[in-house]
Amino acid sequence: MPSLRHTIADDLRSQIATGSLKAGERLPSEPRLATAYKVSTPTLRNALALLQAEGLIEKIHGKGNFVRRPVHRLTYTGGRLTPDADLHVTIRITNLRARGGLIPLLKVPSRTPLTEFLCLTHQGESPHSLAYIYVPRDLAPVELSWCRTGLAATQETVTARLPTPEEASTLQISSMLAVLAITRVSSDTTGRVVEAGLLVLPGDRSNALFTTHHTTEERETEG
Amino acid sequence: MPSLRHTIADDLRSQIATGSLKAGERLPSEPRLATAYKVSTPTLRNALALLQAEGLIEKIHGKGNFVRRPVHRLTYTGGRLTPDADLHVTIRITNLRARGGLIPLLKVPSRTPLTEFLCLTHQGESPHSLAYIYVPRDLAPVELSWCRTGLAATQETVTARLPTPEEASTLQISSMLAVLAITRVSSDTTGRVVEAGLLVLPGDRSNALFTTHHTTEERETEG
DNA sequence: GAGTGGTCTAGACCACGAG
DNA sequence: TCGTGGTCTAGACCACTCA
Repeated sequence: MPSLRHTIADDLRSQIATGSLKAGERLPSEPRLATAYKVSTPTLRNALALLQAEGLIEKIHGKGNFVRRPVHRLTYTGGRLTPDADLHVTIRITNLRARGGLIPLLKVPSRTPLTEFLCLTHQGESPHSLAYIYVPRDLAPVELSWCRTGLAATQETVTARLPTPEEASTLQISSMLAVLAITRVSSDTTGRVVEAGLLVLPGDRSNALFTTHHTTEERETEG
Repeated sequence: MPSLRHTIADDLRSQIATGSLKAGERLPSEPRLATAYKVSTPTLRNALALLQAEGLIEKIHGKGNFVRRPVHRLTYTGGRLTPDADLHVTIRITNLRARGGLIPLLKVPSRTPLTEFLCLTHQGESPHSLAYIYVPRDLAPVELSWCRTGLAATQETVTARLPTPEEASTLQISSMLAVLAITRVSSDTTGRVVEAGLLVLPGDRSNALFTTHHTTEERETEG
């Protein structure tokens, strides 16, 4: 027995697929849709939440629900953010000292001087990703990993979680929309951690892409 | 102005952190908690949904909400599932022919004979991951990638999305709990796609780990 | 000010688990 | 049978956008 919200989401999804709802078009208001489908507004909003998580629609407070244009997902590529034609990056630099979870992440003693890069990428008007990147301050002149040499390995842990209220408001997404959270640790050839990053990508508009090249040694040990 | 659900979630989270709510313990019923926090039951359930997405509590229909034991996350490692002491795998094998999205994924003509491996891993009693793995049937004897040689590269795309109703019931998770969806394509040294996999990992109990080893050539082109 | 989505309320009814 | 969580209802009130 399928739930009402899935039935409604299926119907709207097929309307988008067939083109009866076109890209960029505004949907009827939530009370109107609720009346049309003969459900309450919370139930209709649950149906829209499913489509939002799939990246098919975008909710804009005070304006309405819109069909997303040819679903353009920002693809995070293991190690660096793919430069995109209309992708803008805003960086805020702060000096601080290692504390809490940063200490094991960067493998540094407590209160080690660090530089924090708060990176916010935009695509057009809307925010697309949020990243906190930490670099030991003695690694000067400080540069982010995607433009530095001497890296040996990058290890990335990916989880799906809900955004903190701060992340939700910064990224202008619903607090019920899951994000991809990526913890990235880059080491140089000596094994020293040269950079740690905490990346937050909205689940409705982001992919993360990882490519593993299997070496001969790996193939032999795998077999 | 923090929302009620976040305030309540923060309070319960600190109770778990300090140990006033112990691992494995059952929380008071949702109506009781709602009364205690002076909110309605839907609001309290929204607060619990936040903790569930963090993997701090587990909801069991008909029994109650429970504090998760030392949060043990299954870690998916790029290319293979980490074998775990108490991890059981159930595999169902089906023969079928390429159609729909499988055709571009495996780069094969329509109706190419394929073998589908439906893998369901359990940890103890509870399901932990779901995977659909496809292999061209002429690659016999069929073996899954983690025990086959000759692989050159594995490419993995990670997204966060809500589960389909079928995935939710198979994995016994809420249909509002985000999952990590991983599309995996493995090629051999000739560039032929030898395996494609669609993996679904519950967001509250799963990580995905990727390690990139930077070769000298990469470092040079990066600089 | 009119219309929109965001949050919350105070219930109802159903499905599941255990005794 | 009883208590639990899962779903849904029919509203209310606030915040935001735009004319």
